[in-house]
Amino acid sequence: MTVRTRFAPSPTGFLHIGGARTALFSWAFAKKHGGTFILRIEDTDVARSTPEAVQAILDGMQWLGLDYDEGPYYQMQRMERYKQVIQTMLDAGSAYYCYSSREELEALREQQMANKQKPRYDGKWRPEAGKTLPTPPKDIQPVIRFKNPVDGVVVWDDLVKGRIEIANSELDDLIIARADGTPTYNFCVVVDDSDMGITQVIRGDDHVNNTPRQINMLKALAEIDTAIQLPQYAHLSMILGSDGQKLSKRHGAVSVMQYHEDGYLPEAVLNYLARLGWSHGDDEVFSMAQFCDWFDLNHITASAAQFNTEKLNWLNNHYIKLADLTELAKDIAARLAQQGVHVTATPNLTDAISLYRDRANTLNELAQSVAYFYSKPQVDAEAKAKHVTEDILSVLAGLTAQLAEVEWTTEAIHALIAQTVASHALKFPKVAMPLRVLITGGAQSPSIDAIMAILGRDETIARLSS
RNA sequence: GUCCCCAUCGUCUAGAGGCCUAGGACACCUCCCUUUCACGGAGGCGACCGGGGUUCGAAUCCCCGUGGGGACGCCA
Repeated sequence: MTVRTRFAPSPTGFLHIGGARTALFSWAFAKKHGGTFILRIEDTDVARSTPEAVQAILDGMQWLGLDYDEGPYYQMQRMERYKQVIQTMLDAGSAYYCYSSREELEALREQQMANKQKPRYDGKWRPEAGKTLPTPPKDIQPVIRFKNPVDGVVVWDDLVKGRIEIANSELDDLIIARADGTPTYNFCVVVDDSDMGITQVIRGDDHVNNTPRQINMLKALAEIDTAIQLPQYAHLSMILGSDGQKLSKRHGAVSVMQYHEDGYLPEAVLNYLARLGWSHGDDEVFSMAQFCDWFDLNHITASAAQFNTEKLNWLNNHYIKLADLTELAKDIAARLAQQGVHVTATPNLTDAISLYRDRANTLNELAQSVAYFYSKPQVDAEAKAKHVTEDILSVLAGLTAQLAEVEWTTEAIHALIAQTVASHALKFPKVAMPLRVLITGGAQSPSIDAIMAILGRDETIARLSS
C-alpha cells in the first residue's frame, strides 16, 4: 500500500517548533517510502482560527522546505461531507441526539470531580434496548454524540510507543456535532483520515487519548462502509523548553519564523529537529536527503526531549560555515540594512564574511560582526584604555604614515606591521592590539592585516588617525 | 482524582540479554595551534531513578515504588 501521511495543524497560531518537528517526521516518512504528504488545515474552531495563522503555517513550512504533495485541505470546506457521514451514523444507530444542556453537563463534571471520579458523560440520552428515553426539551438544540462501545478494550500497536490498551469503560460518548450542527475535531479527523486514505497517522502524543475514540468511530464507520481501513498510529513525544517545562506561548514556543529572524538557517533547524527524538546511530550532522533516506519510526524516542539552544547554535555555525558565500552575503546585507547599515561595493562583503563566518553562531551575529566595515565602530573604551597606550602612539603614527605607501595586500600589510614590531623591539600583539581596537572597535577579531586589506587604505588610515 | 505515556552523562542520544571497563554529540574544563578572540586538533569531567524478581548473565525482560509528562471541552 502506498504511504500517505499528513500534517494537520489548527490555524490558531504560528507554526511552532513542536509542530514543525511533527510535520518534518510526517514529511520524511512519506519521502522515505515514495509516498504522499498531505497538508490539512483543521479550522473547525471558527472562533479561534484565522487566515493569518494559516498563512503563518504555510510560511513556516515553506521556509523549512517541507513541501506537501496534496492540499492544503480545509475542514471548513468539507462540511457537507461531515454532515453526510453524521447522517449515516445516525441512521445506523452509532450516533444519537443528546439534549443535556451545558449547565447540566457542567454540574455533572463538577460532581464527578468532587467524587474523585473521571469526569464523563452519564449516557442520559443514549439509546439502549429496553430503555425509555426522557422527552426532549423544546428549548434545547441537541448535540450529536457517538455511541461508544461500553465493553472491551481498544488496542493498537503504536509505531513509537508500542502496544497501547485502553478500556472502553474509560471512554464516554463524545460529541461529534455541536448544537449548531458543526462537527467536532475527533470526528472530522476520522472522516478525513479515512477519506484521504492516510496510512500512518504521525502526530503529537497529546493525541494518544483521542486515538481509542477515533479507532472506535472508524470501526463504526467500517461497519457501514467495509472499504474503510484503520491507519497505523505513531505518537511523537513532546518537545520541552530548555527549562524542562512544556513549550507554551510564554515558555519559548517560538514560531519557526522567529528562528529565521534570529538568524538561523533552515538546514540547521531541520537537522536539529530531526535529531531531537530520532537517531541514526552516532550521526549528528546530515542533509535532508540523507535524513529522508534514513528515516524510520523505529528509532524515535518515546520520551520527551528538551530543547537545547546551544546544540542548535553549534549546528547553525556548522551550516553557516558551509553556506554558499553569495547567498550568505545577500542575507547578511539584508540583515545589516534592517539595522540601518548599508553595504557598499567596497569593502567587499563576501571577503568580510569569509573572515567571520567561522565564529558566528547566527546570521545576526555574523551581520553584527561585519557591520564595522560599513559604519564607524563604537570603540570600546576599556579596550582602548588597555591597548592604545601613550607609549605606542608614536609607533602607530609612524606605521600609519607608511600605510599610505605600502602595497595594499594582506601579505604586504603584515610584513609592514612585522617590520614595525621588529624595529621597535616589540612583541607583535603590542602593535596589533591597538590597531584592532581602533579599526574594529574591539579587542577581538580575526587577523588585523586581513581586516585592513578588506577595509581599504583610506578608511584604515582614517580610523587610525582619529 | 481517574486513565494513559515516559525514565541512560547538565542536555540530545547509542544501546533489541553477554560486543558495556556503558559509545557519540552539545555544553563545560585542560592542553596544542595562534596576532587577541574564535575556528580547528588532542585529552578530560560526566549517566543506566530506587527496590525486588527472571536468568549462568540485565542498561536491556517482568513487578512494585518514586519522579516527570499528557488526557479527561459543544478546543484542536
